[in-house]
Amino acid sequence: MPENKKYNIEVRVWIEETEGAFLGIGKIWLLENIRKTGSITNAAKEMKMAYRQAWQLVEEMNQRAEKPLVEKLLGGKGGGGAKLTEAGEKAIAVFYEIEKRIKEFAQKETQNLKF
Amino acid sequence: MPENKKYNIEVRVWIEETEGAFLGIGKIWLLENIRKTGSITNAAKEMKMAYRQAWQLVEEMNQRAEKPLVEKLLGGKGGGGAKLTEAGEKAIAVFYEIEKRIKEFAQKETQNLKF
DNA sequence: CATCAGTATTCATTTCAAAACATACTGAAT
DNA sequence: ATTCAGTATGTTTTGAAATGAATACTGATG
Repeated sequence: MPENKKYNIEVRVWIEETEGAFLGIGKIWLLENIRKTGSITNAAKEMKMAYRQAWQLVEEMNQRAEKPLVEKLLGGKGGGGAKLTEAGEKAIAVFYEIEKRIKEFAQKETQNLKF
Repeated sequence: MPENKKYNIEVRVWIEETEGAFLGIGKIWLLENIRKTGSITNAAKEMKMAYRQAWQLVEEMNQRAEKPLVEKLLGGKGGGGAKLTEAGEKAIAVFYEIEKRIKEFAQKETQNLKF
C-alpha cells in the first residue's frame, strides 16, 4: 500500500470486572447526564435513550461497583431523582484520565501504520 | 471504592479510513482463515459466519485498502478460491503489532485504576 | 390525605443487522 | 458440453436488543 490514503488508529476503552464489562464510555455519558439533570428520567431523555435501559445500566453499575455510583432518591418533592455519589464522580474522572492516556499512546502509534 | 474487587482495562483497536472503520480484529480473523482454508466459503464455515457476510467484508476491505488484501479466483478447477495478497499478509502483521503495543500500554495503566 | 414527578417493573412492539435461503455466474479439467 | 466448487448477488427469515406503553410504588409538601 503506497500512501495516498490516510489511515488512523481508533481505540475503545472499557473497564472489566469478574462478571464482564463494567464501565465504558456509554455508561460514563449516562453518569454525566444524571449529574447534569438530577434524574435518570431526564438523563435518558437527554440521550434519547429509553428510561428502562438507562435504569438498568444504573442498576448494573451500582451492583458491580464496590460502592454505588448513583444514589437514587425515591418519592418526595418532585418524585425523587438521582445523583452521583463520590464514587460516581471519581469513576468519571478515573475513566477519562485512563482513556486519554491510552488514546494519546494509540495516536503516537499511528506513525507505525505503514502498509 | 476500597479494593477487594479487581478491575482491569480492556481495549479494542481498529484502523479507520476516511469512510469509517476499515480493519479490526474481526476482519483480521477472516483474513487468517482465508489464508488457512484457501477460500471465502471455507473461511466463513470455519468461523460459523454466513458466506454472504464474509464476502461483503472482503469486498469492503479490498475497496478501502490502497491495494486489495484478498485476491479472488473465479471458476476453474475447484471452482476458484481466495488467497491473501502481499498487502493482506502485511495488514495482518501490522495490525497485530500495533494492537499488541497498545494492549501492553493499556495493561500498564491498570495500576492507575484506583477508585 | 391528595398531588406530583420520578423510580421500579412487567409486557407487548418495533427495529435492524445477521443469517439463511435461493439462484446465477465463472472457467479449468475431463 | 458437462461437471464442479467457489464466487457473486438478490430476497426472505429470524432473533435479540432496544423501545414503547402500561401500571404500581414512593414520600416530601401543601
